Amino acid sequence: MPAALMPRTEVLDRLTRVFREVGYEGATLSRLSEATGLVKASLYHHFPGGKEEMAAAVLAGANAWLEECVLKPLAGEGAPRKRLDVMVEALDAYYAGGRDGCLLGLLSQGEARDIFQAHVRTALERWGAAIAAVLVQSGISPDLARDRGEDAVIQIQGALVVARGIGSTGPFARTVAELPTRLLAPASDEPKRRLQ
Amino acid sequence: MPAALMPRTEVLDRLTRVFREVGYEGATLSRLSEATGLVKASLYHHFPGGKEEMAAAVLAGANAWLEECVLKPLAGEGAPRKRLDVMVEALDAYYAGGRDGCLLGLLSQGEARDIFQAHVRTALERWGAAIAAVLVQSGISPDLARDRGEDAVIQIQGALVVARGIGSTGPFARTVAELPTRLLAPASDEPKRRLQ
DNA sequence: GTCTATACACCGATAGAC
DNA sequence: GTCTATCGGTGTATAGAC
Repeated sequence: MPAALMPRTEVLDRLTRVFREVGYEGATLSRLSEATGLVKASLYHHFPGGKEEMAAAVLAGANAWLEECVLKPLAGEGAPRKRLDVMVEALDAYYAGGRDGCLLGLLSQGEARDIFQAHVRTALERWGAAIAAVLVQSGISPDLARDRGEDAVIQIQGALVVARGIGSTGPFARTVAELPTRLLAPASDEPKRRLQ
Repeated sequence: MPAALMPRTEVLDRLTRVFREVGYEGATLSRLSEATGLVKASLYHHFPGGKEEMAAAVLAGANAWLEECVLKPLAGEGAPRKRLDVMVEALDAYYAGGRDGCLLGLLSQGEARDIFQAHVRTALERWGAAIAAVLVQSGISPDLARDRGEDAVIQIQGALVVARGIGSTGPFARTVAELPTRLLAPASDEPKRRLQ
């Protein structure tokens, strides 16, 4: 069969840029068409399921990135601190220092929430669990590690929101820079908060 | 002049619920109409500027809440810990334990971002600064207090995102419960990270 | 102050030629 | 595989009666 004028990976890249910039509802077919250089009918040729299938493909790409550039390094060989540093570097690149949005965060809002929640949830939970596993290997108790893994994901998502909200990359840059040290800090002796 | 069938505060309340649930782009006039019981033309009578003016009014209401229930208590009289606890209680109520969204976060995304960024930015910054002021009064250095105030806002926003993303209030509940203790913790002796 | 009725742009989506 | 042309629906917004 004849080659497409643009490789599928390139199409997906351009679609991804749109979804990360304006979210699911903001990613209109007009914008997706303009970004790819393909008219709407051509987009439907590649993605018969329309916008929802495009978003699903883009989300799959994000999951692949998470797997390859975050989860795999976290489960790797080096010292815990080193592995967290690798994640931080990957985050800084992927989010362009806080300028680019997170698909997981964007797709958990509005209309997209109902469609993709299962995928988003799985990704967020695996991310937190992978961080927790590193912390356990550094001698932190499983319970505390679990909380801190969740904290890390929360802080990354929050930093992206605040960075966008105040129009500065500062909060994101500081958050990820401090992340490894915070995660590996010795447990405090504060009285255990236990809610139930 | 004759009284409206529904007080303006009630109309604003119902509009607010919609914006907090589905964000700016998701808050269509049809939904706003249904939520208020007013047809579109009636909404335009109250808000000649249309959807943008409704969102602005709703955002003003959120700012009033922030002022009254967060900034004012933070600037109040009691012990630092006590004031932070008051804020946490207000947050838990306002966000319904993590089930309801944050207008500041929602309005810093998509199309709304361009319209409201100045307001959102001011609110986020004042919030962080108010927390920092409390920390300074508890003996924390101004630089560290500033960072921790920003951290607090980041963690609240991130907890709301993750709570929605994984469909559980747990992350939000834990985050706000731990917030005062974290904020007031003594400074660590970690080497100072200074980026430039 | 609320309504009915409507204008017009843009949405996601499809048919069918090349 | 890409295009032109178009569909039905819904978006925001407005005119004008009551």
